[in-house]
Amino acid sequence: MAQTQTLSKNQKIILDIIEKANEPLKAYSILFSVQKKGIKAPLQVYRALEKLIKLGKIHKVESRNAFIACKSSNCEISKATAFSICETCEKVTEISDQKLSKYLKNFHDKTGMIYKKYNLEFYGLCTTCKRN
Amino acid sequence: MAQTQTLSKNQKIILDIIEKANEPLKAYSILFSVQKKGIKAPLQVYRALEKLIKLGKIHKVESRNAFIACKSSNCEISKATAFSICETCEKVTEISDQKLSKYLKNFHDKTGMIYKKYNLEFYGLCTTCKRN
DNA sequence: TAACAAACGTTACATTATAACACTATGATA
DNA sequence: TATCATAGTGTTATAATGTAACGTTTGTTA
Repeated sequence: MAQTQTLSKNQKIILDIIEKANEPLKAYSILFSVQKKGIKAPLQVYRALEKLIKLGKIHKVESRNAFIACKSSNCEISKATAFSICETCEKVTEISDQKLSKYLKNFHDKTGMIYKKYNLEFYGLCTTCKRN
Repeated sequence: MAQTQTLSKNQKIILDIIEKANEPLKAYSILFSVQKKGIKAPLQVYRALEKLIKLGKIHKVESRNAFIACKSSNCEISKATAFSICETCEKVTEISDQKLSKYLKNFHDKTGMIYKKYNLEFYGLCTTCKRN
């Protein structure tokens, strides 16, 4: 049985903030909001982020340099991520689509390269911004 | 007939360097190598990069903060990009796979969001590194 | 309890990217 | 040909993002 990984103090604090946010957070905005809890330096934030990513608790939205909580409950380790990003309001949503992820996991290029992970980001207009 | 966009002096210099490199280049390494040609400031580089991206001449590899020349000759405007990235040697290759791009262009999520662009990055082991 | 790994705290620094301002070149058009 | 709009240039300064290096502390396990 897979042991539920216990998080350290800093990791808990930072995961908590990211989970409560309904938008991706930037590292330095996280830093700012945890300074009252004794986390003073960027490295403390980045180290926790790195661990949380490895555990699949959060993902990095590469094109935005921002961090978002993982929504798919059983995402123990993060190897396959897909997001939709509204270019107007910057809303980011994790896409969980079985067909899409199956398609991408099975994708192989012509060179024979072994794929271990992927990250897909769609950019466009969300339904709210579409109307305006 | 689509007029071939004429590039400005700085844009030509920077595109030239990126095209001749067989790897993605970082903005500041570009800056360093064009300083003898009179381009002294980061902004001069970033402005040219921005324009070249808009024209589809180059792409940004988001997870690496690096820039690579577009290989698909008819890529006038860059809306759909896919790369494979070797996590060992950092070799980056643009993937041009008709089926993949067709699949992704036609992909729609449940929310009804309009997708204008996407960027897909696969991470893994290239054939060379696989052997070692 | 010794040994090890993981996490912590801190200072300093490296890297990546943009703001703001003034100026120049170019082509369209009235 | 004046003048207008647009794109590009050059410069200084600074913002934002991310790491190196060091030593200490904490927790696990043999």
